[in-house]
This record gives sequence, C-alpha cells and structure tokens, in this order.
Amino acid sequence: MTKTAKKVPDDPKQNLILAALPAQDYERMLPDLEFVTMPLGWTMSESGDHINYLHFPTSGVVSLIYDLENGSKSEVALVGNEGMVGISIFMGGDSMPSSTEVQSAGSAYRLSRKVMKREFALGGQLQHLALLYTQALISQTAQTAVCNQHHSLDQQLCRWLLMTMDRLHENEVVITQELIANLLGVRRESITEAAGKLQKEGLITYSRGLIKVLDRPALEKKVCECYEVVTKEFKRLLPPPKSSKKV
Amino acid sequence: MTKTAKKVPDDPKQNLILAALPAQDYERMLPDLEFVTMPLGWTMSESGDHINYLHFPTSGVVSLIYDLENGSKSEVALVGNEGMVGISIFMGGDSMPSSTEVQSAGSAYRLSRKVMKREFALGGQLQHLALLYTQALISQTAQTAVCNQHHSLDQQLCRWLLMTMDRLHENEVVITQELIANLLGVRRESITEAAGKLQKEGLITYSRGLIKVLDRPALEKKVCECYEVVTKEFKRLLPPPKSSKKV
DNA sequence: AATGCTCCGTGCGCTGCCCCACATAAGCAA
DNA sequence: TTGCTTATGTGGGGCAGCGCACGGAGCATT
Repeated sequence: MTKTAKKVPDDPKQNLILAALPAQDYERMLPDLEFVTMPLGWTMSESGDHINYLHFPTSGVVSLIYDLENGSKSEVALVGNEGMVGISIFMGGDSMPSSTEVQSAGSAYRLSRKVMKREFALGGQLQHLALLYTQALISQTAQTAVCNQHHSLDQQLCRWLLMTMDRLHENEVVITQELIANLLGVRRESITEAAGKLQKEGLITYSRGLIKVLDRPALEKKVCECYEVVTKEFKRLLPPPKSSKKV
Repeated sequence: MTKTAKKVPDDPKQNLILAALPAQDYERMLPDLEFVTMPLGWTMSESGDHINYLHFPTSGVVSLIYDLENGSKSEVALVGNEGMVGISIFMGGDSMPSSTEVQSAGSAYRLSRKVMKREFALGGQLQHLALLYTQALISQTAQTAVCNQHHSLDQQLCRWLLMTMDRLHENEVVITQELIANLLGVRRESITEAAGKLQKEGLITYSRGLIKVLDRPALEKKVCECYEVVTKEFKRLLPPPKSSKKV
C-alpha cells in the first residue's frame, strides 16, 4: 500500500477510519469533512486546550506528548492515517492534558466538534470505530509506559522507527536526533549513540535529519515485544481493509 | 486493618459512577447489578481474556497491569470506587492486553456484557459517564508513562501511596514492599530504601505488610506533579458529588 | 523454645543513562 | 572563499537503580 508522495488533496478514504465507514454514513459526512494540511512542527493543540476539531490524518504522523514541569517530555502515542487526533471531542472532555505535534508533515480531514458529536450520537459505525480506535490508543499508551521503564533505549529507538515507518508508509523519515530524543524523553547524545550502533550494524543510515531504514527485518528482530503487541492489538481491533495488504 | 469480607452488600451508590446516574437510569439498571466481593490478590482478568462483566467497585483498589515477556511488569492505572473495571466491554474490543488484579480487597457491583451494551447503546448519562471516565483513565495511564521515565522512585512511591489512599479512603494499606516493587516495576530493595527514607522522615510507618501514612500533607509536598495532574483531571471530568471534599 | 516462613535491611560491584563541555561535519549564504 | 548555523560525534565524571547475597527481625505453629 505504498503510495507516492502527492501534493494534491488526498482521498479522504486514505484515512482508514473513514475508509471503513458504510457508504451511507460516509456520504453524509463528506460535505462536513474539511481538508487541511499538517505542516511539520505544527502544534495542533497544547495541554488543556479546548479542542474544536477532530482530525482524520490521510498522511503524516502526529505525536501525542506529555510535558513535565521540569521541561522534559515524552511521547505517549503516535497517530497516522490509521486513526484520529482529538478524541476528547467524542469522549466528552473537550480537552486533554497532552499536547499534539505534527512530527512528520502530511494532511488530514477535519470535522467540527458539533458535527462529530452529532455523528457520534447516532450510535452507528462511526461511534463503534471511534471507540475501538480509542481502545487501541489506550493500549499503545500503556505499552509505551511499560516500555519506557523496562527496555533499553536501543530497543525503544527500534520501536519508534518501526511505528513511525508504519504510519508514513515509507522507509525514511525526516527528523533530527535532537527531536527523537525529546520524543523518547532522553538526551540527544543517547540517541546519537543508539542510532550510531544501528548504523554501524547496517540497519539504518542517517545524516543531518534524514533517517533511512535499510534492513527492516533486522530492526524487527532487534525491537522489543512492545512493537508487536501494539501492532497486533491494532489489527485485532481495526482490521485493515481487504484490499490486498502485503504486510 | 484488614476489612473482613462483607456479607452485607454495600450501597451501589458508593460507586461514584453509579451514584451520578439519573434516578431513572439507576432504577432500571438496579435489578441487573450483581454484588460481588473482590478478595485480595484476585486476578480479575489476564491479558487477552474475553471480559464478561463490567465491575463498578464500591470499595477496594484494583490495578491495571501490563506484563512483559521477561517477567517484569508495571501498573499503568489504579481503579477504586471512582471508576470501573472492564471498559473494553463498552469500548468494543471485549479484551485488553492488560491484566487486572485486586490490590486491596473490597467489593463491587457487576453488569453483564449484554446488559452493559444495551445500556450504553441508549446514549444516555451512563454512556457519557463511561466515556468521561475512560478519558480520565487514559490521562492516568499516560501520566504514569511519563512519571516512570522522569521522576525518582521516591516520588513515584509517594504518588502511588497517595493515589492508593485516595481510593481506599483510609490512611493505611495492607501490602508488602515486594508487591509495591512489582507494581512500580522496580526491585524490592529499591522500595525498601525509598520507604525507609519516608519512614525516617516520619511521613509513614510500615511493618510486615502494613503501611500507615502519618503525615499526608508532607507526602503531598514530596510527590511529583503527576499526582496533582491526574487528580485534577479526574475532578474536572467527573466532579465529585456535593459532599465537600478537601482539595 | 524451637522451627519455619514471610518480610525487611544492607553491602558491593555493575551498567545505562545523565549532565557538562567541546570537537567535527554538513549545508547555506554572501 | 569565508563565515554562520544546525546536526552529529566524543569523552569524563556522576548517580540511580539493578542483581546478587546474606543477615536479621516479626509472627505462627508445634
């Protein structure tokens, strides 16, 4: 399902939640879906912000981040075209203590709070998919919590790379070691060291903010179980569409 | 102080979610609410188990735990009478990768999956409260993830004690250092050391599996921000009933 | 009062990541 | 070319928590 990069507005159905909707629901929502681009580095929302839109990414990667008073922070989940950003809209809280940052540029379709609440209240497939996705997101967050505590930075980096590549549908990502360090909640030098090992082993190359994965199977061997647990849970809850997937 | 298992059922409204329901909804659900005791150490569900009941605790504390292949594990959230156990029932996944253990004995009312789905589908206040609680649970999990990574074990222990006391509504808890170590994902000796400090400072005493909090305000000074962030988020999303609670 | 079990205390070397300080390198602009 | 900026490499000292080993203290049963 690797698509070439595009500058024209994406098909809404590149978002897997939208793609999984029954035709009737989809058609009804279509006029309310507004296309937006998500530039690199955009802070979509900060801790406590009142959210006005639910975003369905069609491309790119968004990070859910928790900030601490001492300035350190950690990414607790990644969202790509498999999910949505702004779940507090239908969960009812309207805001969350997390912030949301575009970590890899892309685009999305957004739905206003009003419309989303209306659609959610219908109790149809959208509600069902939204809740399933939310459950998967909880699993991702919890697994991240355990991984942060028990697995080496080397393995965490592998996990992050694989999860990011899965959502970008590419084998490279534009990001500096400094930024990865922020997301994983460690020092930049630690990432330098961990990434250096991977490069030495020939699994990746990187230079000035561009990381390429050369040997994905080897990465999958090196990564901790957390990657597979989360991946499987997403597939269980939100099975990918029939369109011949070669995962 | 071990509570003996009750033969006389608690008032269902000791659970704050049930207490917050409109009279009409509550009355309708009442015949379907089944009282159960939750003995210390009961594994209510293990990773991947198909869940058949949603539990509304009226007392006691339940831990949501993620296990790793290497045998280590971490608690990602605590549930007391403010919440519920088994959210995957209404979220739609029917199971989760986490296990659920009774960490402090108590009791609960349970609702079968069938009934809960029926009630949830009505789209009323129960649905609303369930989703708000779930959002709060997400915040608790995510904050735990960050805390695990960035705060000292001393502070994490304070957080755990305070969160547990809040849910027990007491100032003591029956648990060995060994078990706390498991929940926080560290060695038993590390807990011995951290708890020893707190005891030396006169904040707690402990002996053979009974921990008493002597100076709660001092604990609240020592704890990291994570405690307050989560507490505030719970109060924002699910404000406690009128009976004045201390900040 | 002796045994046995659970729970807690302590010491020691080890490692992964931290903090701090600089040293190179790759791109860009003039 | 020079110079500026951003990105990456390296090295030294420090510390929290790990793994291991064992010592000792409370409590129940006999």
